[in-house]
Amino acid sequence: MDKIKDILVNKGISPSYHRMKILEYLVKNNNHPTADSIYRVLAPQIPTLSKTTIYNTLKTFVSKGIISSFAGLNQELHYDYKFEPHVHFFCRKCQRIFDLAEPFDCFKDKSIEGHLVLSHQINLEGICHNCLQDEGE
Amino acid sequence: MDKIKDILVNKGISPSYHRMKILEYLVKNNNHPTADSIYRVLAPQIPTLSKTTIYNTLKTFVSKGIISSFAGLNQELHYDYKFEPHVHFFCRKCQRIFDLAEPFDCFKDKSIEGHLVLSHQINLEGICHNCLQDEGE
DNA sequence: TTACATTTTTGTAATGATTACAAATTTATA
DNA sequence: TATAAATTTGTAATCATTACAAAAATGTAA
Ligand SMILES: [Mn+2]
Ligand SMILES: [Mn+2]
Ligand SMILES: [Zn+2]
Ligand SMILES: [Zn+2]
Repeated sequence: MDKIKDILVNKGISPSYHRMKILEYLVKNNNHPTADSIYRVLAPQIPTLSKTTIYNTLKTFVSKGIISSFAGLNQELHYDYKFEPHVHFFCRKCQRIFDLAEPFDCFKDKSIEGHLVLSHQINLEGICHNCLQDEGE
Repeated sequence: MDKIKDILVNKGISPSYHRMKILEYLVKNNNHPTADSIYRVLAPQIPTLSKTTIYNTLKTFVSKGIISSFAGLNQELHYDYKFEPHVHFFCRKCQRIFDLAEPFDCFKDKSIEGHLVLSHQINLEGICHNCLQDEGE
């Protein structure tokens, strides 16, 4: 994908093969992966891939503002290519993380009680609709 | 403090000395401590105190609903005695965590897009008012 | 009080995610 | 090609947290 390469070049990151594959995974799969879950998917395809490369690459992407990261229920870092601020829902049963389309502008104003707000994160926790159905049976 | 003891007894936790001291610290200091920061304060006063006891105790308190916990910027768990849902502000400079009095009822409704919402967490990130002043000099 | 069971606490070792670091490999450049 | 720079790898270290078994404290019955 040339779109992937462009994203990297535009941010001043040279588009190595590994970096492109990792970013491609993030762009195509909106599943809030961890470093380890990316590794489990990509390692079979790229036999020489090292987990350190994944950590390094993700850190670079975050610092350049290509992706964002957040702590999951288990203190493991999850990564997200989607950049519009959006709400995350954590399911306590299946541990999956859902994006909510919920429109959200409570913090449009960027200064609250004297603090300068640069970013925000809204996390909901509960039982997802799939797990609710399973319970019903 | 007898108030501390009552909190424990009401939740079915026997009020041992260590548990009371740890809960007292949480109730009196609204500073979102970590297990380690509690240890650094209490260990000098209670020479035999073990860090494992702190971890065990905090875990018990969370599971019994006496305190809540959340991941900080550095993936370390912070603990909070305050129970009304409230907004947290993380300062990127001084790493401190502030409670915001911001009234907040966007998620009063407990079912969103089919998911059952049991709890929520709003985290803001930026530069706190103290650090903003320091920058101004 | 003593003897025994239960609870609490301790200390050390294990775990698991992440990072540091130096060597090896690849890529770019002259 | 030769050399320098960038990238990747593999291993070891770090750090928060947990597991676990022994030690200490507490409760209870005789
Ligand atoms: Mn998302
Ligand atoms: Mn708080
Ligand atoms: Zn679920
Ligand atoms: Zn600050």
